[in-house]
Amino acid sequence: MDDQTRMLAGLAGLGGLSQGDVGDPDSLRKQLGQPQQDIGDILQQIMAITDESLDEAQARKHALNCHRMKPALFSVLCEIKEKTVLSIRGIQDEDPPDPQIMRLDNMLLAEGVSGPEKGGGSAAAAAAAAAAGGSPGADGGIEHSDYRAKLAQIRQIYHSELEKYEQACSEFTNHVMNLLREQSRTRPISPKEIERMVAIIHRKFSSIQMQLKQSTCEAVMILRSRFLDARRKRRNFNKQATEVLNEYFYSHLSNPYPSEEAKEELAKKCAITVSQVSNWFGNKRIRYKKNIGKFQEEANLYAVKTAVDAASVSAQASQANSPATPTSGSSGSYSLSHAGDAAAAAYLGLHPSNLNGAGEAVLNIASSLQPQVDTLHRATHLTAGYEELTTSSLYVPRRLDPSNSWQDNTQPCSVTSPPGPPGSVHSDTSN
DNA sequence: TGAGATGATTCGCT
DNA sequence: AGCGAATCATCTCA
Repeated sequence: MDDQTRMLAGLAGLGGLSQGDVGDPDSLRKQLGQPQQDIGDILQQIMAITDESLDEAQARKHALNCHRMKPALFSVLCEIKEKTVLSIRGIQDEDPPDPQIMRLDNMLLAEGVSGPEKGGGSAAAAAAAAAAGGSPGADGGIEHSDYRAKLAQIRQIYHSELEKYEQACSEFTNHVMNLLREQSRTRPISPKEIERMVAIIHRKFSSIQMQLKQSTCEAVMILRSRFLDARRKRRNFNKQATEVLNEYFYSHLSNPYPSEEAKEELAKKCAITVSQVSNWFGNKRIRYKKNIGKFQEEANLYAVKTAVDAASVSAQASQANSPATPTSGSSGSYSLSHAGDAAAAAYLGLHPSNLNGAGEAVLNIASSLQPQVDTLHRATHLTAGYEELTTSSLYVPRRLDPSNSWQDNTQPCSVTSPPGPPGSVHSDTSN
């Protein structure tokens, strides 16, 4: 074996070159103009070198590095590798971006998982609500905030994992680059080859990233479907909540349109969302108007209930020696109009012409309450609070006109100010 | 199991 | 944006 062949084998062995690195040894030999040599021979040479002790190997390595033919061979090898790398790069660079990754990226961006922080993906949550057909003016209810919280959690996990992958990728790339730089002393490694290696590493890591993105998308999809399912599900409000809502409705029968503040208060009392309160009143108004007769009994019962409350308020006010100021302590709150309106509704609803299944018991209760109700009425009219009551943002008087629609009514509402003597008054519930 | 009750959604209007 | 009206979907109860 001549020096050049031995050196070639030595370089390949020491540098860890594979066929993939430098191409086919036969073609290499042809390019170097070397005679055909048995591959077994080369392998034997390699084995002989690896069998040597470290000192011997170092000495041999040194000898090879100092060989007069080394620079020439090195440059030839570099040239061959350059061509190989370029041809591979040429193919790879033309690869279009993976459409699946693009799809995943777009989706994560749309869902608010990737991209800039948008309040924990509130935009996506709103979009989800819209996609689910959320009622106009959805107020960010329980489900909405739940969705946002869960999405934020997914976002956090996604970013933390992504950061880990990027860090690992960067560390590994640096490690490989250092290794290659180190090896470039003993074997031909061009900068382009290093670039290629880096690209390979990045591709490997991006495939891991794709899996992460895919998993994240799946998680978001599952979350969204659960969120939508939850919206579809319906639970009846508990008895107490229904009572509170009905009390308000029947005590404001002349104007069952709670203001935003009143809705919020009701929502808080009933442990439901403002949207649900709006829905409830919307449904109630429609259903009440459609079948007033059916709701008469319910109206009577709630009227009595609220009248009792109102009377007790009145009694307390009397006891406090301030009968002319029944609004004290509740100014601005819906209970202000609640008291007066309820008292009026009580005796309006209990007029014998309006009585049905409620029975005489209700009438008796009403009769016993009548003096207190009348007192309350007078008080309501006498107090300066009356102005506030009827013009308050919480109370925009309307009435249910003959065409079955509540109309704006700037005059004091008929319920709080009955036009006729008791017993011959008009009643909202009689429509 | 079916009818009625009820909360939610959708659509058009103002 | 808020509302009425119609409708859907689910729950409740006999």
